[in-house]
Amino acid sequence: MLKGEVSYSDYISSHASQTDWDINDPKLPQDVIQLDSFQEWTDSYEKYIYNADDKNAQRHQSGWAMRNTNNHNCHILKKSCLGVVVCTNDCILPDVNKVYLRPAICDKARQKQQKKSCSNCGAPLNLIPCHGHGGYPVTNFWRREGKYIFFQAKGVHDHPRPETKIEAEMRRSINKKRPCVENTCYKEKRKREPQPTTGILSTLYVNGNLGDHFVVENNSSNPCLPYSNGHNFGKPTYVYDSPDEMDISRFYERRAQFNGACHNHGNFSGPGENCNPNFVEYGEYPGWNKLTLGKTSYSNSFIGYSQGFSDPCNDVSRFKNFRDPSQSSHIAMDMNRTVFQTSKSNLDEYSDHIYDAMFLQSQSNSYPTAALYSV
DNA sequence: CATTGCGGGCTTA
DNA sequence: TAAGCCCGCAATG
Ligand SMILES: [Zn+2]
Ligand SMILES: [Zn+2]
Repeated sequence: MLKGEVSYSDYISSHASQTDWDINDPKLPQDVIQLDSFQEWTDSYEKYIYNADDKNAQRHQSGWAMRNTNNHNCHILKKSCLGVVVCTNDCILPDVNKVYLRPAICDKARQKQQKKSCSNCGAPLNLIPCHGHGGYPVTNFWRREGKYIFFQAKGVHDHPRPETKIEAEMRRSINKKRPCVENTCYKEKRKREPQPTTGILSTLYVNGNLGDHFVVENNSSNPCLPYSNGHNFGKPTYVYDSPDEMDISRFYERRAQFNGACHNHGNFSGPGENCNPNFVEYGEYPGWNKLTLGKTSYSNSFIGYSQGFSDPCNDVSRFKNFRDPSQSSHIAMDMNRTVFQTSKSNLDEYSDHIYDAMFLQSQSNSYPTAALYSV
């Protein structure tokens, strides 16, 4: 290709920006011809240049749980990876995935988090630290210079991906809604909520590009809801001696994705070469995503979700957990408009999160669908 | 309540 | 000097 000539692939590539710079350079390029779309799951030693008005870049976001670290440089923000929280029992969620919680960013909150037990099997949780950078955690560097935000990562994560921030927020939100997670409250709880089938099951199908509206359907009678039985799913050995939520089944669908196999995948937009993301700018479908919120008898509340974009390397896994979409209405949305409607009040809290997610993605035109949820 | 960024201060190489 | 990390603070949500 001739110099100056820009191919179509340059426009859709997420790797088109120049990389002849270092985050520590006194001067960074200000004549960038091709910006990158926001990369949620950066890995290895990557460099990206974002538009300064990209919300995710502004917030220095990452799918990885990155915490701020003091590098005594007010021009360059440095963050280091906290790893991922797993179940010491290595239990399997009903969706065949494992528990990969997002480590709390705040030190205090993280310590608290580690004292909790697995909500799926009751076993203790364990924080797997990141050693991706010479034995030390992977580090991300952010620097705003003019109209660009420069990103540079050092290291390759040696652990599975944690939940995304959105996922973790939603999980917390749900936990909050049900204060009686202690076993001491369990009995009491059953008394208080004896009405079976108050089942409020709502399924959100988030579609990347089919339409312009968001629909939340209540189908409390749907027999196919995956986790409506709460704790009746697969694990015969219920050691709910301790804590939390034996009556609360929240599942965080995670695929066991290690990055080694597929670098630079799971980007928001990323028409990457090898690992094609879920949402390319094609008319068809990327992957609708669904969010199921439920509440059944005995106060089983659950939510399942996943990131449709999180594992482009394993497309099958993306769909295998989904119910037949035909059983529910679709939520279609557009990058610019989101009509959100829900008829159940208890969806509001989730709606907020979802909406936020949508907002974020629509703000930064770089990726069609930032937050995807499914069960 | 948690996240995010800031910055002092400590330690090691 | 650079890097890693601990800590508390403040703003934000
Ligand atoms: Zn477990
Ligand atoms: Zn890591």
